[in-house]
Amino acid sequence: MKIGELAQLAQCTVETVRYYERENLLPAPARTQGNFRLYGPLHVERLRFIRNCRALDMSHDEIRNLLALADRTAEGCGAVNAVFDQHIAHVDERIRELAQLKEQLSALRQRCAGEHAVAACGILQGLAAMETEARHERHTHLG
Amino acid sequence: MKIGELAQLAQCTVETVRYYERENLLPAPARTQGNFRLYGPLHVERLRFIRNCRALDMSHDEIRNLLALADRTAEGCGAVNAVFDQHIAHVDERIRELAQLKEQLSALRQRCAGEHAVAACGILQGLAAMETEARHERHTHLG
DNA sequence: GCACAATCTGAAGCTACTATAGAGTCAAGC
DNA sequence: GCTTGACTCTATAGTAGCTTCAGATTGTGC
Repeated sequence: MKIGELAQLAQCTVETVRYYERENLLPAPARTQGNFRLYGPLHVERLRFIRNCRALDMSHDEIRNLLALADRTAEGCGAVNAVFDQHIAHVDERIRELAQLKEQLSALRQRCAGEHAVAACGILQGLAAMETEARHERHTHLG
Repeated sequence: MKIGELAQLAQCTVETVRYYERENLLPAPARTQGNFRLYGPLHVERLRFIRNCRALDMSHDEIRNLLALADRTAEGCGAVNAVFDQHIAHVDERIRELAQLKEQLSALRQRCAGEHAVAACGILQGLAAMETEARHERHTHLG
């Protein structure tokens, strides 16, 4: 099949498919005489795998890692579990961060109930007065 | 004061300060004879405001919006509240997304308890078998 | 033979910075 | 007066994961 059909089967765009090839997530396929990419069922499987990982917000590095581990059929899946556990930890941490953020935002929001002049707006005052703190390092690739 | 001092007062790097100037978040300051940027207390206040907004994960667009609203002192703060509420909605949605993600990940994780061959790994099988779904539109700028 | 869809490559754009190179400025010490 | 070192300047490229675009080719239906 050609790239358009593959993309449709994996629910992504053809640009994304070509991008994954450049990124070495998808192997370069055979070409037709006219230089069109020609894919088979294995490509569909692999691309679906990648898209599913992305739907779980894994990074390309994590996915490349998983794919390499899956290809080394001789070995056990302990390493797979490790990658997975680490990713779950990423998600967990981001959830915690956002929950804390939401508390701060809600607290600020309560400082302005009505419609007064901006000079008196509790939100703006709060934003100006907050204790500026250094940006902490990210322990997750999740935004 | 010069850029280094300003950056320290706002807990960010000098590169970030110059970047904000290019992005029209911070107004271009006066310069010394030697072409060094020269800042006053108003710049400190504004930069702190920006950094606090960023600590709350607001986008530059949201911040530009808030700054413009704060500058129009004649008007009320209804619009400020609107920007703020929308941002809280962003955070809320992202938390919901991640919570759902975590459920999926946990379910997958339970499919592989021990250390077997990768061919039998429930996680990898699950990743291959998941129903590929189209990436839904983002309603939040939060990653 | 011609229109039109699909494909090709390469490059630029997005967000919010960070990092680097190479040049210039300034204050202190000898 | 001269050097050293800290600071600053501009301009450019890199990050992640794509998306968008321009301009050229290929393939298909009539």
